[in-house]
Amino acid sequence: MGQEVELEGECPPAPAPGVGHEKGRPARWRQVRLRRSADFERIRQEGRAWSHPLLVLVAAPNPIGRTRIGVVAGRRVGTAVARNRARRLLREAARHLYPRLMPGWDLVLIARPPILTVKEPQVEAALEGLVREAGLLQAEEKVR
RNA sequence: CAGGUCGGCCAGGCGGUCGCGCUCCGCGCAAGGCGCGGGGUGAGGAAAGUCCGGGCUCCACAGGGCACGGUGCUGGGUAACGCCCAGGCGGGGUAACCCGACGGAUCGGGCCACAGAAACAGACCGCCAGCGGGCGGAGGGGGGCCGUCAGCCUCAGGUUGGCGGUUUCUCCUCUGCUGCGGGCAAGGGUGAAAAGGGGGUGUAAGAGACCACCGGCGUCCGGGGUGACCCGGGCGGCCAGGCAACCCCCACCGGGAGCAAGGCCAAGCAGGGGCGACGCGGAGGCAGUGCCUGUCUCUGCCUCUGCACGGGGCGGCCCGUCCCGUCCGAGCCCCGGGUGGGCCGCUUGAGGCGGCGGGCAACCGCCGUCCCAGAGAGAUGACCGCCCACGACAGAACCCGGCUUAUCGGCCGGCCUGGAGC
RNA sequence: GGGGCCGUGGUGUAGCCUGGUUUAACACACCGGCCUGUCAAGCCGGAGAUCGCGGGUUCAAAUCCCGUCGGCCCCG
Repeated sequence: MGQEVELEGECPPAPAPGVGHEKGRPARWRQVRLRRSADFERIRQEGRAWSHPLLVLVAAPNPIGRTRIGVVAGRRVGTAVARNRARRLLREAARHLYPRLMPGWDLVLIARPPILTVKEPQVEAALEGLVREAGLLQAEEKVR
C-alpha cells in the first residue's frame, strides 16, 4: 500500500503543472494495467462502451482512485503478429494519453481489425475522441 | 550470352527523440520490494502446423502372451526417428539432375463393376477329323420308262443290243447346311487386364508339342560386393493376371502421461450424502475371564502373516507383480466449501564459431574460444531524417533433432545444354 | 499442452465404413405452369454440385492413403 501512495503522488498528478503539454512523467505501465480475468469481466459487465472503427473503449469506475488500463486483441484481429501489433498500438496511444485521463476509472481497449491499416497517431486520435466522448478527460482539457 | 539444374547465405541499414522485458553496477527509501542514474542484452528461418523422434519429470521402474498402432530395398550416420548420407533397383529427362509407402500374391481368405464364352477359370463365333439322320447341289454306275436304230423270231407283236433322253428308283464319290459326342486354342470379338514375341517344323486342325533367337520366371553353379544386387554359364517347364495405401503373413519398433510435468513455501476452508469386499486360518504381545494353577481355556484389542474377496497402478485383455483394504471400511460417485499468491524447474546445450584430423558423404573426434531472450494480460513499439534492389511470410512460452507448409526479393558457387568469339 | 468432429447444388443433410453400374439421393428454398377473385397450401414440370484444395494407390476415387487449408467442439 505504501508504494501505491508513492506512485499516486508521482504519476497522475504530475502532468497537471505543465502548460497543457503532455510531456509529464508517464505512469509505469506495469502498475496500471489490468491483469485478472475477473477484472475484465467486471468492467465489460458493469461499464459503458464507446466504439470507433479502430477500437472499442469500455470504462467503469473503480474504488482505487487511479486509472487502470487493459488491452485486448481477439482472434478476429489476426495472427499472433497482428494481435501483438494491435496491442502495442493501443498501449502506445494509451501511454501518450494517460496523464490527461481522469483518475478512478478502469479502461478496457479492444482492438478491431482495421487498426492494422493505420499508424499510431490515428489510433491515438481515435482513442482521444472516445475518451472525450466518455467525459474522462481532465478538466483542463475540457476547458480548452 | 541465353536457358536449365543443384547447393549455400541474407531476411532492410544508419542516426536521433520518447518507451518496454531481463540483468549488472552505483545511489536513495518506514528496504529483500520500489524508485532514479548508467552499462550490457533482447524472437525466426520457418519461432508456425503439431506430423514424427528424443532429452527431462512424475507414475508402487514398466516382465511375458494376445490385441492395437507404426515403419517397410541395402549399408551407414545419429540420443532417436517415419530424418539424413551413400549405394542398388524401377521410372522421367538430350543432359546436369529429379522422382519412387520399393518386403511377401505357389500359407490362406476376399475383390476385379460394365462388357465379354470366360476375370483365374474356360469355349460364343471359329478350325478339325469321326458318326448318324435329314435336306440340297455336282459328277458317275446300274435298273426302270420313253423315243429311235439295228439284229433275230412263231413278224399282230415279242426279244436282244446300240445310241439319245429322263419331272423315276437305287448306289458310289465330292461338296453345302444342320445334329451328336469329341479334339484344338491359332484367328475374330469384349475389356484396364485374356495364357510370352515374331519365324519355322509339325498336324486332321492346332498348340513351347517341338526347333533356334529374344524376353521374362524359377533353380543350380562360378565370379564380384558387408549387403540390396550385378555379371557369366547350365538346367527346367513356360505352373498359369492384378489389388496387400483390403484382411492377412514376415521383420523391426512402441509402458503411460506431459513443464498446467514435477518440487517447495505462504494463505485459506466445512463438511454432508450414496455405493462398496458382510471372510477362513496361523504366530506373537497386552488386558480381562474360568479353575484341573498350567508351555492351560475363552473373550477383546494391537502387530505381523497365508489363502479368499474388493479396489488401485498400469491406453485394452490375460498371466505375473506391487500397493491399499475387508464394516472403526480401501476406493469410487454426487453435492457443498477454500485458494487461484510467491519461488524453483528456466535455460550451458546431442550449443555457436574457428582450426586440425578421419570419412565419398551424412557425420564423428580433438583443441581453442564465446555465453547468445527467458515473459507471465505475456517484453522489440511510436515519431522524424537519409540511403537503396521500396521491404514477404510471420512472434519464443521446458529444451533439442527432423519433416511439412507460408514467403517480397537479393547475393554467391558447382554442374548441364545450346549459340557466338578467340 | 492434449483430444475429437466436420467441409457434398442457395441452405440443412444422406451417400464414404464395404471403391464401379444412379444422371451423386432427400427436404426446404428458387424458376415456369395448373388451381384461386388474390395469396398461401396443393399438383405438374425444370434448373442448379470443381463432392474444401493438391498429390498418390487402382483399370476406376465423393469413397482408400498422404499432405494441406478452413471451421467447430471437448478436457486440463
